[in-house]
Amino acid sequence: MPGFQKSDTLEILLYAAEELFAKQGFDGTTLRDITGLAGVNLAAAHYHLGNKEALYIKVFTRRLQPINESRLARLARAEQEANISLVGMEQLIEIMARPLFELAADTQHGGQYFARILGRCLVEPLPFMEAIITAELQPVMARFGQALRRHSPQLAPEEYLWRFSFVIGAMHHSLATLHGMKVRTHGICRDHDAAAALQRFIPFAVATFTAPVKPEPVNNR
Amino acid sequence: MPGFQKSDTLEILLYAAEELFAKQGFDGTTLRDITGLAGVNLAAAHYHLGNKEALYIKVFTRRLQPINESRLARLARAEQEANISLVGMEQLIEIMARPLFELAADTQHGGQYFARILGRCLVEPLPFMEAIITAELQPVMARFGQALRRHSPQLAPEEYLWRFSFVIGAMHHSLATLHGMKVRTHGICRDHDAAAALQRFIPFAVATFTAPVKPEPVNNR
DNA sequence: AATATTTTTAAACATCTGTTTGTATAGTCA
DNA sequence: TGACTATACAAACAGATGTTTAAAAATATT
Repeated sequence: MPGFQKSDTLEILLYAAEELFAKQGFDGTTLRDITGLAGVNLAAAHYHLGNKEALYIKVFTRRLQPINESRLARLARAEQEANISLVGMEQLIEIMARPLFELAADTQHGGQYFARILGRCLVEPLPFMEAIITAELQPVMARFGQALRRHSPQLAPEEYLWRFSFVIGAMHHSLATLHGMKVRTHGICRDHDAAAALQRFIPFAVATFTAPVKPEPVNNR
Repeated sequence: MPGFQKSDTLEILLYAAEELFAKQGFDGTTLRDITGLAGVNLAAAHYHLGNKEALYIKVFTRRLQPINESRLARLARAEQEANISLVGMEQLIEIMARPLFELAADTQHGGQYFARILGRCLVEPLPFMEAIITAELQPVMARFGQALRRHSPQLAPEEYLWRFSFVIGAMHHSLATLHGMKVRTHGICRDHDAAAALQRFIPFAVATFTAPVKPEPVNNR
């Protein structure tokens, strides 16, 4: 956790909540867990945030909003630079994925935990988070979905959406389990290695969208 | 829920628990939720299962064990039939994936809920489930990982493992969110359509493993 | 039919949960 | 300095939670 100068209870609280929500989930984490880890009084959570759900939402949007702003800004700039031609597929995927992979690899400032929270949010539907997801995440994903679509006009809509679903699933699953990569691969792949993960993910995503519709028989050796 | 003949409290309990654990998670579901939905007495859960964790484990293994037995049996038979040559890549992926996709599409007997529980288990690490995952799931996945590896000797170990991770992530993420596919795609992709999902997933997985290591520049239209 | 065993039930238990309250403390500005 | 505001704190509250207990009911066995 980074060093705080004054008595910034709110910040300490958000970092502690982020870590525990990532590790234990919303329902598996109590406010006493959080305030205990943060070393602040139990009532501080309610004083600064109002209630537990508001704390979770704050933890979530605090990370996601800057990421999405950065993504949309970079996308807009890339489209401007590309003028009338299309922004390259690698670049689109890189713009979409890099901020998340870098955050997931950040073990110094707690960013790693947000990637896990995001992964949870997409699989476990917390009722009070639906509106947040719809408002904060879906428009950005739809934006990239449209941009990528222009590179794959040969794919039928259903085919394209399945592939998009696979790519997004692979990304979020990898992000959410990045911290266990080393153990899972017996030391071959490193934990929290954004550069390596991204270097593998971008060609993977490109290959997914550019694969032929009816693949020719696979080379069996 | 299927019809039960006698007073089979245990079965009713397992179906109710499966549905609620899938929708709300382990910590988000109370025993009173479960016994209430099942229409049985609260103490019945403890009488038949012992405690809440044992109930969750039972819900989990009840579905996973038959699936894994079927997978391993089909794999062994395919390898026998292939004799000294390799079992085809499509076939390997099909054997690994089909039982899960078919369960995820089963809206009649609650199978759809297990796919969501499995997706949760891979993202949110319930402490008491680690041993179960290690014992029940990892050996089977390692088995398929090895079999697929023989088709991709050109890939460096790290490269192969990243691709395997993407494929598994795409599969489990899609399985866990299959029930929302129709809404997410504005009606273009159907919910609970195992055949369609599998038909897209198998070529996707094959393309992932067969993509060149250094992809040539993408066709920008 | 009588006994033994299994299953169901209502009630209670101890603990934990999010939240609220009232008050003390620290900081700010006139 | 003195009044005012923002923050921190300990304590308590009401309700929920997993679990246990003991007795009733149902089922099986002799």
